Amino acid sequence: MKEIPTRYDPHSIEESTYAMWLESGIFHAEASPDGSRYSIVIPPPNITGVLHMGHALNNAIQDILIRWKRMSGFTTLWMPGTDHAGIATQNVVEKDLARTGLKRHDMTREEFIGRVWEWKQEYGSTIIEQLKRLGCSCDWDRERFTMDEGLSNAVKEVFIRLYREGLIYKGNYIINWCPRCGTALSDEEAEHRDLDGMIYYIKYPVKGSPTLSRENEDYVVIATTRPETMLGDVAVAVNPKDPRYAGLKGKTLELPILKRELRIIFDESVDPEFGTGALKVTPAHDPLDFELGRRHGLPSINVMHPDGVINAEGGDYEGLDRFECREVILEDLKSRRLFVRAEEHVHAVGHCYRCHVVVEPRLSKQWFVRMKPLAEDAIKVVEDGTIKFHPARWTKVYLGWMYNIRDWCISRQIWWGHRIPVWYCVSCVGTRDMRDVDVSSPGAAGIYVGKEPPSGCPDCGAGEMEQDPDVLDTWFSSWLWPFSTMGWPDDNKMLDSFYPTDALVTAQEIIFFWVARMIMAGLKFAGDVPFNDVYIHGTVRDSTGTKMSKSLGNVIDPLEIIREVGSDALRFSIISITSQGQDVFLSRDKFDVGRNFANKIWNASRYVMMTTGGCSDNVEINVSSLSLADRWILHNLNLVIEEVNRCFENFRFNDAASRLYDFIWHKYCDWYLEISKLSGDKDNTARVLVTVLRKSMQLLHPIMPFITEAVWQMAPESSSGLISASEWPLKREDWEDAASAAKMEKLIACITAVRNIRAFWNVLPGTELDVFFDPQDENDSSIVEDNRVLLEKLAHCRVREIRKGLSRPEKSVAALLGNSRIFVPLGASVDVESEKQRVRDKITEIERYLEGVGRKLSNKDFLSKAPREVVEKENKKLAKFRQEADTLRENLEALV
RNA sequence: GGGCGCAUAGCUCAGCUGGUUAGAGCGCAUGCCUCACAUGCAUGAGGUCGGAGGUUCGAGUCCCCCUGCGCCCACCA
Repeated sequence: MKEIPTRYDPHSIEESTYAMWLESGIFHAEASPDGSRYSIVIPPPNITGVLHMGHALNNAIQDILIRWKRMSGFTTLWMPGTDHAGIATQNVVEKDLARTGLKRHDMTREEFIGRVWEWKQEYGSTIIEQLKRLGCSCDWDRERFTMDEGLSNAVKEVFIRLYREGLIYKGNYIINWCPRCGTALSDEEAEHRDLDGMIYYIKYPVKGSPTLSRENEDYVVIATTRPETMLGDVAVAVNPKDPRYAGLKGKTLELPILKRELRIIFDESVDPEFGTGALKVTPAHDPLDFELGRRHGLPSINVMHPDGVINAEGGDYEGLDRFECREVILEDLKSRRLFVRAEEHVHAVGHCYRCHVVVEPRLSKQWFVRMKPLAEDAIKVVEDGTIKFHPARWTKVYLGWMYNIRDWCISRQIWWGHRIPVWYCVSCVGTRDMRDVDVSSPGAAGIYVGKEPPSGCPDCGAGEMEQDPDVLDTWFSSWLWPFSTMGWPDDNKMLDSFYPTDALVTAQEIIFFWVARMIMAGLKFAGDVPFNDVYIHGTVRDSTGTKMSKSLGNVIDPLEIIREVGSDALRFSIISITSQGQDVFLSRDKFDVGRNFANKIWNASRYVMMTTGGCSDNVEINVSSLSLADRWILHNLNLVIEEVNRCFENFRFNDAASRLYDFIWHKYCDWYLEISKLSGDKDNTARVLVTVLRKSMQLLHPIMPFITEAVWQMAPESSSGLISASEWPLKREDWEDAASAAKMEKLIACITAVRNIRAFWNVLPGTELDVFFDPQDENDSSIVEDNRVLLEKLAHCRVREIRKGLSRPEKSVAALLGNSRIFVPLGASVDVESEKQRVRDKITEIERYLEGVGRKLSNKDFLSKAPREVVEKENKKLAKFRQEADTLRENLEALV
């Protein structure tokens, strides 16, 4: 027998257990195209990240699936990794540099990238190490990073293929621009938040009008939320049907301050109801205005530098920050009496999802992916059920986005990332501003697209080629993750074995960023869907419902929780409070459940090992010689095995957790363990104790891997292997024994009834009660007779007589067990008067039920339409209530 | 402006295809340091399921409307 510590110490156990797993190599999956296999890919956390509760939940779920499938005999692959998080990482490293007084542009691009790699080397695997603390059984031999050679190669391959197919293009459009990060963002990366802003009404004078006296004759009032963009105004648009502005035909306006002449354009898209019905048109700073400008042949005037500071187009305002400029312009307008009024106005404003600065719509040349053609198949596979979302409601969200998909801006004006594999010939394109090169015109010369730098210009033969300075959106590598991590396009051995993967487990906020795009890329490049099931779990929020985030300071650090209660307790707790895709409201005390449960398991296991000497569970149990309690617990074990399997299959992890909790704690520990102490057949009892414990540990292992492994290792024959590599328990026909289980339930009810009487009548704890049992039939009679000792010990009583129809003893109270009755004489120890009312109340309550059931049973429709078993149940219920009420009345009489 | 989710014991939440006296954890009450566990044991008191209507023999569970909270999407300046 091994020495088992009295106190459960999660830390040392978890640490040594994980080391043992790593050493055993069970997490590693060899590629083999044959046999049943199960694979999932981790949603790669980014290298700047630290483990938060969302990760903990996400990875706990994945680990459950993988461990369950591994034990079920599948070859399992769980491929871990990280993504390079272009903008986020660059921001972090720049901040780091700033501490030494350096800026990114103080060094060369190569030097800076070198710094980022250094940073990655040092800090980039923090989160990976934390996943190990959580117990994740990833195949660490196959860890991937989006900037690895293989993945980078896949990125280039995909870019080139899409470019050649015309699905990637470069164009001049309004994109979301983050002035702080200095880069374009995709639509998804601009988070829209409602802000309480202002809308300003401003007079634009009609050119040539001497005064500002008459509205719509001498001046027009426009409404805007961003007055600073008026510096880029080139027109004012009104609806052609708007009578207020009909008289303005043929006239022009004068832009205040800058005195620029503005055309008045008439366009159906202008809503006469909004503001004044007159819209200032700023094609370089607003997507709608950009379209208007195109339709009406207007120029675009960009008035801002990339960092949001007004440029030379802004005249006197040059050098002002955009928001500063807004205030100054408003002041100037007021002093010129051109300011009409300001109103409070709530509107959605885009924010950079990395730095939360207000995004500026900005006209610029960027690379885009044409998404419509890619979306077609991605729509089909979800509509036809090849890919299923769990819960199903996300299907609609996904499809809605797919139907209205817009082109994806993939170029970023940063340094850290996959550089766009396009080179330009300096002499052919005639500029050194490579970002500005127009590649869209057919047959444009001096453009080379390929994986490696060209030796010279393919068109003019000259040597000087310069690469496009931009890098690709990080998601342009993430969307390839399921197959790029498996060697695509060069080595397809892994793909053959493990692609498509089976399940993707992720959070709701990442459906568009990642899930949808992976489906498109998988179909386009790997020839199949990347996974079949998408399980969307809830968002982890704090107890007030706010999303947990570091900046809000409302996080509960999973690592701290692990330090306090252990990883198993963390996992069990968070799993058991997360029902199917519902958001999780977390508070510290939630983790007590897991901590207490782990403690309970530890102590029960310790006890079992101590009393059984860790007897072998390899010895077959001879079912025919088992006691009632043995049969009952084995029968229940069968039930749990079935249910846990069903729960895991349907992504109902919380149900599995609570089912196991109930079985282990309330059935095994509370009843079976206690009964085992009274057993006369030590051999059989020991076998059942150990068997049920070990099977329970196996069932629980996917949720609480560490403690279950530790318990498994307590047994002397643990040399047979790891629980992680053990065979998943199956239901056993020879353990099926519903009849015995029902008998045991009756005995339990009997014990509970006597205990209840003791507590209800305030019998002193030391008092041994006398029990008289009036059984309804042979069956009940034998249950009590055969298990007399259990009843006496567990209810602290003495069974005096078992006889059908025995007469009620003097001064006794009764309890019911179906139609059997238990009498307990209480003698003088009962305070009769004070208990009468309680009995009367109980009778009233039961009579109310009786009334309801009676009404139901006299309803003809019910009798004719309800299924027979339901009617039978109701009849039984009626009989039971009647009996109970009668017995209570008897009790009451006895009291009187 | 669309779409979605949630409102069930004091608190936090389960409740799958409508059918036993609606469950759990925490908290609370009473009694126990019983030789695995006080991170424990035993017993118990608490909800008629946000509001109105409908379908049905029967609804927390399906349909409609209303109220409150939350989230997502959307180029109304």
